[in-house]
Amino acid sequence: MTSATTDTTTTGGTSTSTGDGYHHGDLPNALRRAAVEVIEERGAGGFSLREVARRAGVSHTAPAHHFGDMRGLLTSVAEEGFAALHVASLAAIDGIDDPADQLTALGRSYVSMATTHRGHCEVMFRTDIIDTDDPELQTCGLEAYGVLEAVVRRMIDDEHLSVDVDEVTWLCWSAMQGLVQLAPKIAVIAQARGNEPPEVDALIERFTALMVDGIRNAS
Amino acid sequence: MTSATTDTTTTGGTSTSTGDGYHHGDLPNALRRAAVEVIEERGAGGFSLREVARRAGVSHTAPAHHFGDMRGLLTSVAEEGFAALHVASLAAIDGIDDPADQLTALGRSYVSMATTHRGHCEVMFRTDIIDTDDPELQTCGLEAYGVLEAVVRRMIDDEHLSVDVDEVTWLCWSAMQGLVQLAPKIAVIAQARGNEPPEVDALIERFTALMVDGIRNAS
DNA sequence: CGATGTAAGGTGACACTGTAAAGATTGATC
DNA sequence: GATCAATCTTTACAGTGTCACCTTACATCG
Repeated sequence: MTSATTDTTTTGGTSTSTGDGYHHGDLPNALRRAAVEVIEERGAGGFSLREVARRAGVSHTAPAHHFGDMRGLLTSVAEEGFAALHVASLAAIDGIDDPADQLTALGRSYVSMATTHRGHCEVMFRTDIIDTDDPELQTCGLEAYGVLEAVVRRMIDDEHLSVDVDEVTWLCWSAMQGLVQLAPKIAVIAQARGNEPPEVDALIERFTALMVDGIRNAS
Repeated sequence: MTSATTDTTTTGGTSTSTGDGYHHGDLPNALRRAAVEVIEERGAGGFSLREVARRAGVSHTAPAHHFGDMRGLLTSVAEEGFAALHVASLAAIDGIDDPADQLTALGRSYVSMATTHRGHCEVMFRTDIIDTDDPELQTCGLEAYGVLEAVVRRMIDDEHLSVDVDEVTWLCWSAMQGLVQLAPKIAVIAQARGNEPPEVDALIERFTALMVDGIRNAS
């Protein structure tokens, strides 16, 4: 259902091959882009399918022909988000040898995606507005997850540690995901005691350092 | 219908003085309760102020007189959630001496609140639909946070560890918050490789154990 | 070629939503 | 007993998602 034949995640320019007239050219991508824009401006709560159609310059029912449903469009956005995460993760560990350093790089990449792809991230884990059973979505999610898991597995193998791969992977993932969601609250807390909000990058480094120490010294 | 007389949280016990007729008696609490009900049924995305009013048995504009706004009602629900978290946290560590054990108990309590108070939790960190600047909300949040921070501080003091209190507190919090949000995905992943979804309680124990080991052996 | 089928997009309608303004009802206070 | 503030209702309006149906453009084949 979530279609688009040629999809390089946000096509370079606003090509619109057959731009004029009835046929838009690449409406699915244009709608995804507009959707992300709306979410980033008004939040997932203020999302509006009609506003998306308006920004794409089409009638308010046009999205239905490609995504069936508001849930369908948002699911497609989430899928695009996981694909982008997959790419970013691979790029993050590229050229780094030490798995522990790779872990830090992955964390940094993960958290930075929450700001560079804020619209996508605001939707990717919202089980109430996307279709979590969509097989393509699950595939994209698993692919992104695979990168983190491989790094963890390599670290455990290299250092002959006796911890469970899944548990460690999930811990690292949870800590980063939690940091993303809690960052605003953390800023409030720091501000409430007169401190300035902490640098996120520094926090990531400390988090992974603490976790790696824990993994290596697991009892 | 949904007009139970007594309400545990807030308001000592003005039990629906004028039950029938024009004045509801304790509409704010009834609305909060209905709101949580709706969110738990349809998710935060399917929330409807009119539906809430309907379930409380009042006209659709009645909520505005108490909460001003849909955002106001949801903010109040979030506030109630943080208050409940505060109470649950205090109860969780009661009778436990070892700070590390207290940490595990706090984690268990935190994650279990995500199911016992699912409606509240689905709203507490949604910066796009609640008013994060609300001073009462911030106060409630800080109070709940204080319990976790105190436990971490005591552990660090007791064992003369040389790690930053804030960093450790934020790590523990992030890991638990991430686990809450990622639990569905984790289940999908486990299921995708034929395993049965892991027990959450066991995960919490492993997470805290790994983190505590990391904190104690911080380099 | 022209006819025809199909994908892509548009119109109009319907029930539902949040919010604002103004009216109705109650209890309390002087 | 009159006034006032709180509480709730009625009415109205603009905006929303989705449905059934209509229009346009393109490609394919006789």
